[in-house]
Amino acid sequence: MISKIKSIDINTEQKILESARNIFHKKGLSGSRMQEIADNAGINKAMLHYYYSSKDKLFDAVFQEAIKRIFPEISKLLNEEMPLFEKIIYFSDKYISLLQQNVFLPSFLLNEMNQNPQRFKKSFLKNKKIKPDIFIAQIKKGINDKIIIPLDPMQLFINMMSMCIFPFIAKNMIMITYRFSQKQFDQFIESRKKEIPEFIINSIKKK
Amino acid sequence: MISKIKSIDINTEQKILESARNIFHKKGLSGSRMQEIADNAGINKAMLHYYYSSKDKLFDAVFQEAIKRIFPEISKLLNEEMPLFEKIIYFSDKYISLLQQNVFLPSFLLNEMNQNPQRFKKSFLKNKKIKPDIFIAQIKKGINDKIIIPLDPMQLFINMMSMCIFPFIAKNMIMITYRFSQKQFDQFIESRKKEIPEFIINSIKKK
DNA sequence: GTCTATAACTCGATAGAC
DNA sequence: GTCTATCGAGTTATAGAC
Repeated sequence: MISKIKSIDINTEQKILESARNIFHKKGLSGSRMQEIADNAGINKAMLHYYYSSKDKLFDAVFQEAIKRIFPEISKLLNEEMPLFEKIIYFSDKYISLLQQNVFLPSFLLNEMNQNPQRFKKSFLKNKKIKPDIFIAQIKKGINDKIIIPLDPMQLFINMMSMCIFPFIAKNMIMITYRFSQKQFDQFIESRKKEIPEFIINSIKKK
Repeated sequence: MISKIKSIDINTEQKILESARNIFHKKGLSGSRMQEIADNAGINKAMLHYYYSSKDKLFDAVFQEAIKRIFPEISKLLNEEMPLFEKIIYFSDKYISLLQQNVFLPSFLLNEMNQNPQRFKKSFLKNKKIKPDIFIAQIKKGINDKIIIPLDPMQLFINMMSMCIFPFIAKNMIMITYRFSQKQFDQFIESRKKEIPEFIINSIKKK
């Protein structure tokens, strides 16, 4: 029997996914409309159901893709082979750059994780998402070698993550409170690439 | 003409607001249903429209109340009369305690501010919501008096806010990633009341 | 003030032609 | 694969009795 390759139009599927990404990232699952996703993709609403049988399936594709876009990158950055201080500088710079290219991702992911923890839990159990083990071990070694002061490695890790991510989640509050233009906000984020590691190293470095 | 006092049942209105608060804080505007709010309040759906003409009006009441619950408190804490280091310790403790009593508030407020900046902007223009001026001035004085190292006061302020708020927004991610029970998570939050100010003061204190 | 019933509308999903 | 047309469930909002 000669196998017949199913010729699904890759462009249409890509267009749908890109459109769904745009809408879902901004408005979340419950705030998004299939009609809007279809319009935005330049296709018909029925087509969405042809490629992804339901709204939830389409959302799941976007959600999983978002997880894959962020978590492996965090692991990669944390497991890079370099000295502790250098890594803190490197991580802040690279991680903020990643978020600059995906400004809606933090609130999208964190929000949907809170709405439906199961969705994240499911994919988390399959492959451990964040592996900060090497980074944590590196901090412990720093303490033992008396390069940095004694502290809880997890607290340090959460502090670093907090300072990198928070401004993206609080974007509108910051912009309104400080009367920032978009350009000023961008500069503010940009400057944090250096401010955050400085702030951290000042705190933990043994003198 | 004898004035007739309108006897609106204060209990019903309070019950509605409390129920709406519970649902809206957890699920947001688009994720919440008037039916669920009515059920949760133990009343009829039509009653919601009797007290608050529309879903959006009801949401607005909850949103404005949330703003009033958080922002004046932040201002109050920041404007307390005390030395800089003491204030950083005091703020972290009191602000985290406030969030512990309103665990859904951070994601609720930040998320809805991103969904509809106008709603926040409107109420912000009426009365300036956060007044970190005194705190900022205090930081500048600390730099001049060479008590702390030179730094951008706003960056410091955002760092402090980030570290206090972020764990509440990322609650489920943290719990799943670290396999925390509810109790372990609560202890983690509790310990940050001391960890955060220590971390900050270590960083900025001049030696 | 409170309720039941229902109108009016939105939205996800499907049937069926091409 | 793509479209139009439409169904049917779910949701906000209202009319009207008590």
